[in-house]
Amino acid sequence: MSSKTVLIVDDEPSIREMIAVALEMADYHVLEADNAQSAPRHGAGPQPDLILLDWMMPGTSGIELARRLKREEATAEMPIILLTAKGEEDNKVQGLEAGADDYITKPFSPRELVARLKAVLRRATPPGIEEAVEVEGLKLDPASHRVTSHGSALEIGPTEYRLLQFFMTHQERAYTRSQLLDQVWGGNVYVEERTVDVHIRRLRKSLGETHQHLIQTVRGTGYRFSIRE
Amino acid sequence: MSSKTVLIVDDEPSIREMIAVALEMADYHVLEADNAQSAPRHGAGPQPDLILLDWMMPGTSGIELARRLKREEATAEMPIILLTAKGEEDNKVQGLEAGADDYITKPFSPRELVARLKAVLRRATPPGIEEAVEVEGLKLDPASHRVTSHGSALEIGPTEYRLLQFFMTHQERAYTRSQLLDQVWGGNVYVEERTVDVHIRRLRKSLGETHQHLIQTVRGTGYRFSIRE
DNA sequence: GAAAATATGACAAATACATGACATCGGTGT
DNA sequence: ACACCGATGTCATGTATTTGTCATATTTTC
Repeated sequence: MSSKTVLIVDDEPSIREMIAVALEMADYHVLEADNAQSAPRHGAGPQPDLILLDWMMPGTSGIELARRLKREEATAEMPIILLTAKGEEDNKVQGLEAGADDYITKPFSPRELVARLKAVLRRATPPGIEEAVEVEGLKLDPASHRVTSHGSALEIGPTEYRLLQFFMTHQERAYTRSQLLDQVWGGNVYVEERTVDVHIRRLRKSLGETHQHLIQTVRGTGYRFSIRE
Repeated sequence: MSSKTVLIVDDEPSIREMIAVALEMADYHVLEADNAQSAPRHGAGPQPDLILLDWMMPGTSGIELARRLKREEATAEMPIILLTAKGEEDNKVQGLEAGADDYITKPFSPRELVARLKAVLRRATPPGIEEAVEVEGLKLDPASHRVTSHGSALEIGPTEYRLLQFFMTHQERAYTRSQLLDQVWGGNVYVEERTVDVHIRRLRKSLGETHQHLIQTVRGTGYRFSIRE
């Protein structure tokens, strides 16, 4: 699961810190800004996937910043959650009109924060609809998350599934173990290259005699998925 | 999923606009009317599947319109959600008596609106459009709101019913816990993902040995309803 | 045949899921 | 107002699967 980046904009360092801790525990990457001025200055750095904005801040208020962000092309699509103190609830409509995607009233529990954040992100990132791939009666269907051989289901583990999916969408091409680790496991995990061999073996076993030949060893290099030879 | 049409009746253009945007993002088709007079004028155009009605409007008030709609044959079956300002909560009973199906207090989040709208549509979709689904002797009939196994009724809770209904109308497809929460619980509730596991278990228990196998675990992903394997 | 590379079987630790128990909440009847 | 009830969400614990690594076999290359 790729961890998302959240930008917190709040003038109170203690609040920021509290939120940051909660989010980091939930495995989010956190950026902080203490006011509206410094907030949008992220041309170079990593772009956040979501912005947590305090309503009440000196200088440009949260709601103004929200409007500004929604107007700008680059940030218009970025989900915004507004934080407001209790009793300011009437601002809710105003805030949502300004383009905020959700609205949390202080005080809130870290749990609630994380839950709503997750929900907003979920909506903002619609899962891509992927097509099924089929080769010589071997079919991998992302929708049902299933692999079938001429209609009958195959027993296959999660990692082997991802491996096969990668291969079927990148046929006729040799990949080194290192490349496979990057593509299938994800770039920032450390595992032995030999581990790839083991999963290749498990994948071949799952595919059975019928389809084994599709997973080919490229000696001295790595592996390849190919219908030829 | 066929997109539904929602008619918004409110005298405030800004409110209408806000709601319209929220609904369109949620993939609904939107019609607008600014008062009770123009509202019923839909003899020709597309019929809405649901009406969002502001309580307070000049001229004919929302509640009066609601009553009128409920009296008329053509619109009697149409679900109505009333929008009311905060503090008018006492009107709730009155509103529901007038035939409204739900009741939302301003201010509300788009998420909340969409969720309740979805809930109302789910529950109030005119009988006849929702067909019973049957799979291997397991039958779910929305009309009678009943689940039967080869004719004999099964004991099943509300949440499990909705879960099963979703699954039976979306077979052969893997869903993450997150997606199930969105689809079955509604986007505006914040519950633990693990909670899905518990309801899956309850559903399986209700289904009994005979049909348990239909609810399949997809390791590392979520769950799936499938007649195969 | 020796060296290098890959295949394979076995394991222990890490993960993910299943299950039972429990607290809470809204609704009902007393 | 009160106790009761079913429905729900959460947690702690039990169980099963998955995963990365090794040690050891087997194959390929020269």
